[in-house]
Amino acid sequence: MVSREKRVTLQDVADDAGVSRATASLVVRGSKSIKPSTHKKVLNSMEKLGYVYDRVAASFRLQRSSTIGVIVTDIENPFYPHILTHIEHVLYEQRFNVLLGMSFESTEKQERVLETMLEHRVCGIIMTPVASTSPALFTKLQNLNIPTLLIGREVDTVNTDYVGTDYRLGAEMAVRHLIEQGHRRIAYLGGSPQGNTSYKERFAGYCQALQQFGLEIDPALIITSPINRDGGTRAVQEAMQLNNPPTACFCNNDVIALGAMIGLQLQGRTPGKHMAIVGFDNVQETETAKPGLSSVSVFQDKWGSEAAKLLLKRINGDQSEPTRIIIPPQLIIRESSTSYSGFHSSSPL
Amino acid sequence: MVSREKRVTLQDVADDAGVSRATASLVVRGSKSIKPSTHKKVLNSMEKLGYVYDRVAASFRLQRSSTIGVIVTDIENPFYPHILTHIEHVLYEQRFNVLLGMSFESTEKQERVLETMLEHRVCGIIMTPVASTSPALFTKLQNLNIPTLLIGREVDTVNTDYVGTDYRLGAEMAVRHLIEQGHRRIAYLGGSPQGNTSYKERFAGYCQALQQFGLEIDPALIITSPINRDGGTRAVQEAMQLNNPPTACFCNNDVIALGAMIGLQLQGRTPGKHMAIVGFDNVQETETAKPGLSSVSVFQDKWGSEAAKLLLKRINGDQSEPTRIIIPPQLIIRESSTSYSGFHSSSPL
DNA sequence: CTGAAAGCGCTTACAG
DNA sequence: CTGAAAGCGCTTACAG
Repeated sequence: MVSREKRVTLQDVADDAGVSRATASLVVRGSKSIKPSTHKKVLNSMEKLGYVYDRVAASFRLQRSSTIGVIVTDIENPFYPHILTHIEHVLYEQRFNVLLGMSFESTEKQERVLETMLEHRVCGIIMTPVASTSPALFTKLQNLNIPTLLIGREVDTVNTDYVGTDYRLGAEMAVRHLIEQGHRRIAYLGGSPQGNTSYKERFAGYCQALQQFGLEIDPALIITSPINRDGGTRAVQEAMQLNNPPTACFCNNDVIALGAMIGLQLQGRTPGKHMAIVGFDNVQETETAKPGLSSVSVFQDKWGSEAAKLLLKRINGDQSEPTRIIIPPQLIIRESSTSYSGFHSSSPL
Repeated sequence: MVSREKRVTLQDVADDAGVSRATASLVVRGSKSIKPSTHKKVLNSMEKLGYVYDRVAASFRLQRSSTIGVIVTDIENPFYPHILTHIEHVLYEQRFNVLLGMSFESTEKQERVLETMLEHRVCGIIMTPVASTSPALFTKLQNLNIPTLLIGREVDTVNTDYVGTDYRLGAEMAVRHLIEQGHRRIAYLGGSPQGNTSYKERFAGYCQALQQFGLEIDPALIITSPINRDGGTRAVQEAMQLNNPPTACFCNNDVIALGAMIGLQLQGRTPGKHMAIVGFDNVQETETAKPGLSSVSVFQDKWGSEAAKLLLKRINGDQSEPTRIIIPPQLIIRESSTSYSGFHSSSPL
């Protein structure tokens, strides 16, 4: 029924323009060693025949595609779309395309997604590795000579390009802020330590701040969870059921914090007032949240553009030592951490 | 410096296993017309040599890739990540990959992104067309025989598969709700009517609700803007500067509504209390917003999975008439539309 | 069940 | 500045 017309090839264009295929190829890719009159002739034929460049054939010939694989753990965490936008802005200029992968924090899924990307001959990869990612994955990438850049999380013993922030400092600032607000029992909500450097660094910052003020680290206050809203909701509920519950929560990131706010409300508590909260990432939603969510800004927009720029350098042959780009964090204070008034008369303040 | 090893090919695997390339190819793709012992031999060799299937070569040979192009207007609108997750869940099973494009509401960018996708020989496209998308784009896709599915917005005169909601009904429910709350001056904030069917349908619903209650449609209350937070912020500020400002806003979508909340706060107004607000899409953020944002749920998760399933059917040769999948909307009432108390003494209620 | 051969549409040295 | 030729790694009829 449908007319499945044969695709117009460079040969067709060359024939129509009365030149060789090689010449047509040069015109397509904008070589300037072509006579202007020939150039114009070819362009006309392309237009006339409706030629569409066959990037698959070109990739095949060149043994590398013009795609970059980007693997995120959870695109519904607003942290990532923001990064993606900025990655895209940079790649778009160089006519690279994004092959999008989602790992959903599963090592198994991550491996399969990565494998598919290799099959597609992506010429570079930007990824946030899931917790407990095997270093072996990266030897494979190295053997295949595919530049890889990690974003936001590193993998122990793997030495690649990396863009992130000083998580330890960010967490320390956040927790110190809570201590200065009078809090003594401060929980660490969400995430889990297994093989996730960004968790470990944040946790170190959390401990450091407590220790600076001579506060003890209570293991009961370290509550792990999946890194999504639900995880935050359940983590805060768990925290409230403790015999000696915290008065403040430092959350692994904003998604956890926003989930925790919901959890508090479900228990009839008012976030901020009955429980101080600080998040991490400073996603846009912090501003419209109820109450405004204090958070640690990590400037993800810069992560995206820096990551893309660095990866492009690698793709273009830069073989220098792996680079670590660390964007300094900044604490943004909003109502969620400054409006505490305790619950009932049990306020420890 | 770096050892750029030659990639292992199917020929290498075949040689190692002592079979022909054709046989190896059949094994790779899981044909069951191969003797189990041969199958195992080939698998062993693949493993041993570290073979990576060359999808580019295969795509080239087959004259179609295993990628699907997904073009969104703005991935930072949380509406889209949610859809993407569900598209991915379906495609992942069939080993299709997502080539991600972003149009940022620019026809020019959309055209270039689309062109690149054709160059990549995507075997299908799911997209939200930007406003004023030229129907000509789709004749090209049709000629190249690439199944295309529109999501959330249609293009006049273009007859393709479509997944969306009943925008008119959703808007009508939302505006009627505002009227029932006592509002008489209700603005329509954000978006713009040019060539955007989802806007037009929502606007029709808005008008319909007003007319049902015998209320006049005041052009001054129709305030257009770019579809992002900033747009919402500016739109609501514009609304408040009117001689006879609205007491309620129906917003084109949640991103506009959330931006409007910020705009109100910047002017010292409390969203909900000084201005009733209803959004559209019911993104997760509506729940943690201050106040909770009333919105029209459109069940985007279903959009994603339905879209992907339908597209896959087309890719597999289904030539039946274009399908329109319309998921009924549902009004979700929260505090932002039920806590109005007017501003100063000028309350018209 | 397996092998030999053709060919997908490009790009790139290499001649001229 | 342009042309003729080789070849990238697969898959698919076609033989056997």
